[in-house]
Amino acid sequence: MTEPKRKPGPRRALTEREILDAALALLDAGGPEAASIRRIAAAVGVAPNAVYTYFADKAAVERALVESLLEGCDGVVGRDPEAGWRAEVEALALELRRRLVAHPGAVPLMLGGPMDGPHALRLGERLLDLLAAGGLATPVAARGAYLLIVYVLGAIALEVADVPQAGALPPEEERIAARRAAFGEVPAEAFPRTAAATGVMATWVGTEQFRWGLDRVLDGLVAG
Amino acid sequence: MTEPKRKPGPRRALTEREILDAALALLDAGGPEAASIRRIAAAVGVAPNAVYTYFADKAAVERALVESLLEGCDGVVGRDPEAGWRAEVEALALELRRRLVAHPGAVPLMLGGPMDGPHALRLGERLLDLLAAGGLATPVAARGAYLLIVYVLGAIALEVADVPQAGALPPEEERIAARRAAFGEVPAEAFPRTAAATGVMATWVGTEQFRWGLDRVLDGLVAG
DNA sequence: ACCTGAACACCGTTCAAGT
DNA sequence: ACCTGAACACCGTTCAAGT
Repeated sequence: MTEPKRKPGPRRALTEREILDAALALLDAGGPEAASIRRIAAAVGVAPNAVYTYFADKAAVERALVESLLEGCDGVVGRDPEAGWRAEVEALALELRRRLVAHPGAVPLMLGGPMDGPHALRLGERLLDLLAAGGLATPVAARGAYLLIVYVLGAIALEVADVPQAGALPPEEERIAARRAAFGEVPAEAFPRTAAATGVMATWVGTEQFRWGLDRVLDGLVAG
Repeated sequence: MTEPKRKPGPRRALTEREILDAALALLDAGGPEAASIRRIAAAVGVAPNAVYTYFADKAAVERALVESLLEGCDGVVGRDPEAGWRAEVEALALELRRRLVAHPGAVPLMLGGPMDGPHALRLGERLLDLLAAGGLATPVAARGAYLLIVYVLGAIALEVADVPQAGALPPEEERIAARRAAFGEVPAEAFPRTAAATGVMATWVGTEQFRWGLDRVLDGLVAG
């Protein structure tokens, strides 16, 4: 948890970073089941059990991986001094989405446990800063921040769950084509509204879709 | 997919239902890793590979399990003829939450793949009915339904991810106690707003929390 | 048609041993 | 202190064989 200091010993063949990079590469290439301890170890050139010198167990590797994806997200806040709090919240959400859709295999890991690491806390603190700057009182800001996190992570989870592929998200053209195909497969007699809705959704993908929902949530937050 | 008919043969030792019930019981008792094909088979008293007579692979078992949890959710719609569309949407969302928090282990399965089964479609169709009754035009209703699903599943996913336990969700008292403990662990110097927000959230759990967020989303939907 | 035993190619994790 | 080989108790899935 709290030992960033170097440890003595004969020699460290690896660093935590190398292990996490290998895990992420395997995750991107082959999905969650490809990121096994044994394959990570093989990728960095050690025996499987050598990984346990660096991490207590597989869950610790996954937590560290999630944390490393969160690191520096808040760098997008405060770039434009003209930007209002709402634009800043959107920038933060879009940055998080950008990072996670780049590594779809990591999304289930993020949803799999509590987000209580230092980088997650830092991200939450920035979000609360922005809501406070927007004039929201502490209780509303607290609930609002949670609501925004629910939206952002839920939207990303559904977005990556919708694409069958294991690796990286395909380009938007391909995803639109896939939705058109899904549109054709909805039985319109039994589910007329669903068929119509699928048609509407067919050309509405990715960032645009994400931003629309985020705007509705922010509308509800300032209205409530 | 579409073969509800009986199949001939010497004798069926099991039904799909028995397998799904066993899988759900194992999921509830011991979390996702307890619901292995081998343990499911042992629970229903057959050899591991006998399961493959009923389902193509483990993913098919999981899809069927998710579908079975969705079945009949829409029974809560139309009970109260006085209820407005918004109350009906809330009833539907609360029913889905009730079912999923009763089986936390199934939540990652629901987020793990596209929700395109017949019961999922039926649920989506009911939601679209309600939004149409609320006066939303088809394009807004389509996007709004998706937004609501994002919120509901995201909120449930975060709710079950926050409790470390494998089995059923503990009672609210226990969860409040856990949040108070989490409040004490946030370093207030480095993360003052997070510490304050954690204090706010400490007594605000479960249905009440879920409903507040849902109301904000609905506010944003009718405002936008 | 359905079930079984046996096997294959994997897992995460532990332990004793080497340096 | 760190790494290795070997082992343990598991996985999902396949295949040939039985009825």
